[in-house]
Amino acid sequence: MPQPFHSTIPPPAMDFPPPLNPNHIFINSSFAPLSSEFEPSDYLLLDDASDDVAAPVAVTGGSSIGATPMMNTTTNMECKDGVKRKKTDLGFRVAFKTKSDLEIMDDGFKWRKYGKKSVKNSPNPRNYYKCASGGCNVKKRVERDREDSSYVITTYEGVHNHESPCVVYYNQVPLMVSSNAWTLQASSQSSSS
DNA sequence: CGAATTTGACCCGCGC
DNA sequence: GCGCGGGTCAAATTCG
Repeated sequence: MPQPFHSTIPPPAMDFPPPLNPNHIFINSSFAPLSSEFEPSDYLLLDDASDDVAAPVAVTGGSSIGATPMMNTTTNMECKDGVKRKKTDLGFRVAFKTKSDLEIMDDGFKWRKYGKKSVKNSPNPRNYYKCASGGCNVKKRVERDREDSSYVITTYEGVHNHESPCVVYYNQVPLMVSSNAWTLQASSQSSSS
């Protein structure tokens, strides 16, 4: 799968994950909710779409997005061979619901797929990705909305400890996102390789 | 040939 | 205690 680098992820040590795709959005503002950007009716809760995620996701006619990061507590968990893991010690978890034909969002980071699972309440499989950058434990889950498969639910978990590989490019391209024109679009590949 | 993806198995938490 | 569902691992396979 190609890894087109073209996005406008803000540079500095991402202290907030939503590396969105992006063409082009980045919800930053110190994690401030987008309530001032969207109509209340544009929100919905992913309370059941992705387990404990309760991040409000803004969905506006077509391809807009938004989200509110959630702090999560840590839960120790021990896996096979006694390897200790943390259930949610990655920091933040943010869910985005995006209207797109494509499931793979080009968010400027390089992801490695490590799992795929069909979920009980959804006819669509859920894909699991890890940030391919060494030492970075950010994960993301991608699945189609079970009620409207034209929407893709992307859940980021954790905080990148490195900059987006597209920062350089970012510096060369004028930001085309106005305060009220957030648009998210999938990478322009029409079909997977 | 190396890297990335696929996919079945395994493990754990939770509800009954 | 058991079964179900979700998340991760890792060997096999595919791709560049």
